[in-house]
Amino acid sequence: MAGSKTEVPQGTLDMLVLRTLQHLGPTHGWGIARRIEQVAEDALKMNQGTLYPALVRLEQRGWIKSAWGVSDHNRRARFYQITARGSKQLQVEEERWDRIAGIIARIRQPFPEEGAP
Amino acid sequence: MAGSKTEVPQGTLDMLVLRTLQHLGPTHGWGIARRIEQVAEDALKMNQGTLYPALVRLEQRGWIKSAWGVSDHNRRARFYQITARGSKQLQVEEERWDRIAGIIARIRQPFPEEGAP
DNA sequence: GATTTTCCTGTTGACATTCTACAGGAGTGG
DNA sequence: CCACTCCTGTAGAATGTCAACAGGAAAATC
Repeated sequence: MAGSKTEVPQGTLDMLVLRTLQHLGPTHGWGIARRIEQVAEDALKMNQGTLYPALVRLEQRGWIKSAWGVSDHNRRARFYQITARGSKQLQVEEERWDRIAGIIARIRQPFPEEGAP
Repeated sequence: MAGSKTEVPQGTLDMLVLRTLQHLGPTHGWGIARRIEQVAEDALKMNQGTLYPALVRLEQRGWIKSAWGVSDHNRRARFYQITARGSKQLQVEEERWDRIAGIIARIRQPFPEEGAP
């Protein structure tokens, strides 16, 4: 029972993918997943059923674009690349993340100086 | 159209509420919202339509308990209090948060030493 | 050359959570 | 009385994640 809340908070995956593409350049879905899991070591598993729809979403919004190609292992693969709009979006989402993270950090502390009169 | 992604990533609100109650002790919904907004300054708005259902959820799971009382302004209010199970849950969620935040921070850096041969 | 493994792309249906917008009651102050 | 603040909710829609399933083509193994 109990079990399994979401691993990745909603809205976070986009940021992860965009940032990964920003670093790696054109990469296929499988490669993105491998990359993220590698950086996360064992702390995160990527679901294909989450990643691929996310890639479709991102492309529909114009944040990434794709082209068929051939992978290092000589297999048909769809390579994704971040667009200019995607870079902007990445920036927006990272700022949002920092904002939320900042709030959470502050909430965690008992009492930030409130009035400071 | 477009508009309005979620302000608070899914699963984060619980953590915020639990942590706030942990600090403040028995507090009513309105007070929780005020407190969080205050700490967040202008960076986050709490929706009542999100908060109240969340409080119901948290109580159903035994993480908080409630009792009717009277507020500072002499109004009927439901005071929520974190339970022992709630404290445990808070710890779980904060660890999860730290884990995710760590991964994101690492992803953001271009290349952590990978193979180091 | 047949079988297994690895690589790579998807789809479907269930589920949880948040958002917007609405509705109302009970004190307080003018 | 009338408006305003305080305080508690509900309904419906939208979004995104998860688990599980399905398949094809190159490479490695036997």
